[in-house]
Amino acid sequence: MAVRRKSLSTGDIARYCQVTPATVVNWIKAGKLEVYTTPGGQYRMDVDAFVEFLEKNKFPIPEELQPSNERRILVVDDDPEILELATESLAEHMPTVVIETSQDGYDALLKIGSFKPHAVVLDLMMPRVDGAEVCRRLRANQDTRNIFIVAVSGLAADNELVRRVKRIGVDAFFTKPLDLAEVAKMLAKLLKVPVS
Amino acid sequence: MAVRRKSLSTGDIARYCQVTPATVVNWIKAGKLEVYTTPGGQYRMDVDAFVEFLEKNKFPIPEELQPSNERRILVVDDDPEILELATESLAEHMPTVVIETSQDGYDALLKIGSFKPHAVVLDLMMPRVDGAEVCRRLRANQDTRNIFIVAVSGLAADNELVRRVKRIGVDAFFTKPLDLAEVAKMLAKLLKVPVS
DNA sequence: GGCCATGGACGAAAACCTGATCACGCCGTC
DNA sequence: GACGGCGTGATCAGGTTTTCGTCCATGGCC
Repeated sequence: MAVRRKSLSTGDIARYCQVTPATVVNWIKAGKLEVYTTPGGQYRMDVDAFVEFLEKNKFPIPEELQPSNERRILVVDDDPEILELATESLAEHMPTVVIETSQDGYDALLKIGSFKPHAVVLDLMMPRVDGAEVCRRLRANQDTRNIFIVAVSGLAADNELVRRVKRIGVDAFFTKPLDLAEVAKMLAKLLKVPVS
Repeated sequence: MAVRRKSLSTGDIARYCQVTPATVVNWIKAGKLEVYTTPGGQYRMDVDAFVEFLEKNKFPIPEELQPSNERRILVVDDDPEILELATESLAEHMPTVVIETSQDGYDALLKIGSFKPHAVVLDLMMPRVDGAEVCRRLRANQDTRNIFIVAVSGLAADNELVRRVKRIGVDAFFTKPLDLAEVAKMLAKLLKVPVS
């Protein structure tokens, strides 16, 4: 999974620029890179500053550092095991995507606000929170209405809750047990992200 | 600075510096960080000392630690009339703060995530959402733990819900009908904002 | 009082910094 | 055209810093 990192070490920079770490250190000492140092004396560079540097030098900018290309997915399920499995599987199928998880509805709402995912994989059966209501909310709110919703439920397809959710209009619906490869395929299609 | 917390643990520092907690312990043992210890042997660092340390090492200073004048308040109540009255009154008493409103818990959680208020005025009686649970969440979550919570309820002070909320530890508690001048005064005090 | 997420200690492994040395291309001079 | 100076980047060794994984203690919450 593409990790959301805000600072880079010389090794990271070296890999991105296809040079050796020592060369990066040279650049730093020559004042060509704007870095700070840890108390231990290691260099760290801000990702934004690095991207700026790349642009100035006409370097190709790696996919995962381009903020505009970044795709974020939030996975919500109260079962930590499913959460882990799903995260791993999605990360494997879509290596460039940033994935976050929530174990309950309250946390999910907070994270949707701050993480601003492009897609949410939402287990409708959350303790104390109405999954359908969350869907309705997301669709009603200006800032969240474009988030793709992939609903997940262990209930039969003709259940009342499920029908409510479908009426609200989610982008995809899956029943448990999940076929994670299928979920990943659907997400990739929705987000227009290459599958691997 | 609107930080509730006056001291940081190694984990907090680690997160801010994008480093593992063990590394922070290294710095401490090397005398690079000015810390004190709890009787149990855990390290604590003063926020001000930490900010000073960051500045000295040219570290990027996280937004919530940066001294800034902008203060944001989110007011949550399901009664639109109260919402309007409160907003007007608060705006009048504290002209410099930015005020947002939510009419229900779902929206409130979303807004807390995106608006990142410094303080929340929270009506505990929200339809379909457990006000106490929201408080607990905010306190439990790293990113929201420092938000000041001003709880509001129409219930008597010895009500079960109210007691639960107080046990969680909100920063202030008011009963309806609200004395808005008092609420504003409390918020101003918490946020260290001048009252007018 | 008990539970559980968080924090600390410790050893091993990985990553990193320093400084010195070498290879290569560029440029001006002989 | 040959030569040496210069700048940039690669390579290597040795010591330091950071990370990782594990296990146990602490502290906040019920």
